[in-house]
Amino acid sequence: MRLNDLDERIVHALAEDARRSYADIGAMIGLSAPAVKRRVDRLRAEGAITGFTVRVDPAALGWETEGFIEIYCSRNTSPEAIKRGLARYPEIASASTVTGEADAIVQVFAADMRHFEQVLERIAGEPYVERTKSVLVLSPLLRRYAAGPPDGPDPEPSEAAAPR
Amino acid sequence: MRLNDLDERIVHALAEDARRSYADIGAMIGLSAPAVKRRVDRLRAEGAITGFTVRVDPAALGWETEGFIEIYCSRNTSPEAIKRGLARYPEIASASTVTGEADAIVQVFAADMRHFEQVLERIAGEPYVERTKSVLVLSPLLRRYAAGPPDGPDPEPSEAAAPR
DNA sequence: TATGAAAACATCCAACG
DNA sequence: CGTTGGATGTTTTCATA
Repeated sequence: MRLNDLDERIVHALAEDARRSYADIGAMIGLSAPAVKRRVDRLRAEGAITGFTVRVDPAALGWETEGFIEIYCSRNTSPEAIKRGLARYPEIASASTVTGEADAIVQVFAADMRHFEQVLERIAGEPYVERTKSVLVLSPLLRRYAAGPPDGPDPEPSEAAAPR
Repeated sequence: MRLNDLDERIVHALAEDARRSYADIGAMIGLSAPAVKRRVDRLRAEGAITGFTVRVDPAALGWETEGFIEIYCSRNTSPEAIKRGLARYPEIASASTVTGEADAIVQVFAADMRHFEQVLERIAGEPYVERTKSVLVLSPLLRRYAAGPPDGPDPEPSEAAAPR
């Protein structure tokens, strides 16, 4: 797979505003709308672009408390098992297995401290979780691209999803 | 500002695919297309939705190495100073000040380990940084919403931004 | 292999009920 | 909030380099 300069500029234009029309993007980079669409289609087929998503202000949606939870798992817990276990939490925005002492780092958005604590306790109670260590976000400094996913649409555990 | 169930479902539908048509979203939640658009417009005006962006596979774009860097700052370093200092790094995808021992957690995407090390060393060399602690991401498990930004358009990956 | 032009189709969106 | 219809965007087809 080869990404040339035009592809990069298309991705860049979409990163700024994913709902821009192909004609607009084409005008920005000197291509016609169909040409842009063909490249976007190719980028999606190749997996370079994995989707389009909305940028939300968690606080405006009532998710005012953000934190990171490090998870320490019992041995022989596969990444897939962790993923399946965590996918049920709508409060989890991202999760990754990592090097170092912890096995995974999970980013959580909760309505408030009480809600955050509930999520933390539920995660800590998962059978494969031995212990956790968490920090709260004081203030977000930078938020740029959305990375990933390989992530199926909508785990949707329902409930607990309507703060405020 | 009040978000009801319909608004949440709209945001959810857009989080899955921000280029879905208003008619499709309307069909999902039992509303007409114009009604959906009016709500999306209102959510944008209120700041709940801050934009639309593309989801990229960093590896496909040549950014194969991801990690988190905890930053321990010298005293009396303001969050604004940290933000200004970090904003110059195109490799930083997100950064937040946090509770606990570290002052900030920074998410970094680099082309490879060598590039990651360079970024780490440059950050560690910032005048306000006393020490750092970093972990590498082994595998991303979940990637959902894009949070934020308050972040001007175009961090401009510029140079250093074309691996492969 | 990649492009632009054009046509058919779908979506958007302001005005109205 | 739903419906309408003109404007706009999308996507396929086709011809060209």
